[in-house]
Amino acid sequence: MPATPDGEDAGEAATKAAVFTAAERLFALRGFQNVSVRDITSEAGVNLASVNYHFGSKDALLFEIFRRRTAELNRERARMLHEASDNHQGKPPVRAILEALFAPPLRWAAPSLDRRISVQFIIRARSEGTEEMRDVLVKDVSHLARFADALILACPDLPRETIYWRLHFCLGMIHNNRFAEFDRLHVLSDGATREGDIEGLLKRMLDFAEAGFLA
Amino acid sequence: MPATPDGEDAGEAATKAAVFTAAERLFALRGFQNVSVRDITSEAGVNLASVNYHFGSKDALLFEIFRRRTAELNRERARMLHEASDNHQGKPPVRAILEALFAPPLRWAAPSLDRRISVQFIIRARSEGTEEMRDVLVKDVSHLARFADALILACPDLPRETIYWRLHFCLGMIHNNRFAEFDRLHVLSDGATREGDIEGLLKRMLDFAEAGFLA
DNA sequence: GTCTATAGATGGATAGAC
DNA sequence: GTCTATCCATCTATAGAC
Repeated sequence: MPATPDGEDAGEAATKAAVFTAAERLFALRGFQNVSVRDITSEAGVNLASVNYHFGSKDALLFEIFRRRTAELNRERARMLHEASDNHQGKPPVRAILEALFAPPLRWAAPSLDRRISVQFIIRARSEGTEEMRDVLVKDVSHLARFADALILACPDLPRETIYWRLHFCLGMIHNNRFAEFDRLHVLSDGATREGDIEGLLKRMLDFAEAGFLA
Repeated sequence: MPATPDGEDAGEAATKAAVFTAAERLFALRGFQNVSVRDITSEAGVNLASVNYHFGSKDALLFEIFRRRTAELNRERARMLHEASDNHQGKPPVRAILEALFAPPLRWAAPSLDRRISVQFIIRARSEGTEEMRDVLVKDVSHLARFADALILACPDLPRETIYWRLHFCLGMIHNNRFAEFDRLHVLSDGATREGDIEGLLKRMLDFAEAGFLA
């Protein structure tokens, strides 16, 4: 097969990509421990040995998906935060900062996008991830630190401790956007809450969190 | 052995209780799928067959822990909501309603209490539970409905849909109080956030959520 | 009721043919 | 690189002795 610019031939790249996509999808829908290597290779239409050949192990595959998706998410958030900073002379207001935090995962979760699978995967990683993933989540907070710094600048009258706690509350709002929780809310509200209206939900979250931050 | 009032002898009750406690603890700390029946019986100091003899299966044991703890939590929340209702002529303000929702799981999470294990167990059940547990979580919302009704009464100017979404946001704040998330926040704030001050945290959560609700 | 031994099933990983 | 066959560890559940 012809070599691609990155040195892998197209066949290899296609197989690896198929495994990656199938694994992310199954992990996001069923949970990490409820998906076997056999499930993944079967869904991807490749042979059983592919996971170990291309990724080394099931856990390494999990970790690679985790690293790629969180990097993409953090990049988009950083981009929006930077843009907000540019638009407000380096001192964006609370709402603009929170929008940079909320919008990327929410917009990815739009019903028509494949990306919604990635969001569910990331949320699951927070509670079901391997030791290695949890280690990264707990210790690699440099990305969040930029948001905390921006919020401190935007709320000069609030103690730093308060800012951190409120940021924690905002993250909780995001992490609760799992399929099962939307379903529960749908039952509770007797259908009044429509998960599909992403921009409406973003506005609701921003209204709530902004008010909480300025309390 | 002498029979106890409930018809079980003391030895049986003690073994069953030891299994229950050990299982809850291990599940809460390591996650449901990362704990084997062998781990549980070993920790409890009983023989391997005890789980199946006393509970039927590993999943049934999980479910029994889940049912007992959620029932206790919901009972305490209902009690506080009822009390708030009595204190405000049947129409408690938002803050009192939210306190009935927040305080029970938070106070149980106090560092010195064994109950903090129960709270972590319940939070884990939301994302890692079995099909049966997820079914209960999604469909049995009668307890939450009472909170929604109280909030609707307390906020006559807000559309019902808005109330439900904001209740969803509040639940997200609670569910994010996992050990790993507290650790992450601790790293991010460089030690400024002290998880141990439960009453302080409760006040912070109420300040944030109340402001969000009245926005 | 308690315990040991084991059945029975499944999963991750790999050797070796092609 | 791909694939099949298989190894080996681990797990839940249970049979049967005491």
